[in-house]
Amino acid sequence: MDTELVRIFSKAKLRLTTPRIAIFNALKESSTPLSTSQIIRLCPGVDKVSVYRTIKLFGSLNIVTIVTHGWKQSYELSSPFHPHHHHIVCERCGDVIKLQSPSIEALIHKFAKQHAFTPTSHHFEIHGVCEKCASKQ
Amino acid sequence: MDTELVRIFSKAKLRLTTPRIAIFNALKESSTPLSTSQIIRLCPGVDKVSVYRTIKLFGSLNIVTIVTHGWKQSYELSSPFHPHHHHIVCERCGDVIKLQSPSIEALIHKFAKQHAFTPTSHHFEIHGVCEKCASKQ
DNA sequence: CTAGGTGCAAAGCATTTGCAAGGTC
DNA sequence: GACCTTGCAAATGCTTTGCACCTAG
Repeated sequence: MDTELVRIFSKAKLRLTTPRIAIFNALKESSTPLSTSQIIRLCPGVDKVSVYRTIKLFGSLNIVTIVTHGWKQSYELSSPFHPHHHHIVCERCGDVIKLQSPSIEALIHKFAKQHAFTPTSHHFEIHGVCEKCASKQ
Repeated sequence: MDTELVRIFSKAKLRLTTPRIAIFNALKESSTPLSTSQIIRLCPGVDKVSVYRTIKLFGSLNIVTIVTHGWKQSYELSSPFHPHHHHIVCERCGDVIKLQSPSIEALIHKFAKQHAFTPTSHHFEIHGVCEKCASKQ
């Protein structure tokens, strides 16, 4: 059991139930972000409705973040559980390359300062064609 | 009538019809990105179904791009029609600050080169609390 | 024990599909 | 005039809500 997760839940005075743990594990064990329908498929013991409710809850507790995959959205564990990173997504094969770069984070602080803005989160994603797909054609 | 739009449509051998023009104008006249339901409301003469079909078409023609607003998605005209930029979004009041910065574009090229990736588009967005809302509280 | 959480059913939206009628080039 | 597009209807799918029962703390 993830101690960080236990901490967040006890601090928020919320209950760490079987469905919530199952959804957390599904996200943890996945190497790519998951959509709601994928989570529903991966947690057969959990009701659809609980998946929606849990994802929303996880979002407000900053346990998951939203990832935009072209026209669809999906979810993945956020920084305490999964090192902070961004995505490079191939439009042809759907492959996701993870990207870690302090320069993006530095830019965000610069922009925030310019606009007297207090940042809480950010999204950054590059779409295009990967090396393999480009050479195939 | 936007000549660039005419060019794209005649080049693609597609028809520039009244509904398509109406949806284009709704996007053009809006200062913020629009969701599908907002577009439907703003184009009363156009059928719901045509809005969905047109947005999808505009997407594949690179006339619109997707913007992720927290948990919702919306659409706005892309670079030829609307200068390329990114968004800083306030979580409290929903205000959107537009951001233009060559440094982001430079970073993308650097990352793409590192991963032998051919970029076609990208998303970048900062969420947080704006100056006004921060001082209110 | 006792709130908070869950599952089920059903309502409420959003999106897609099929097809005849209409409008653009 | 040909053929792409549209609008309508209806099917399909996704998400939310209400409520009685259950379970973690």
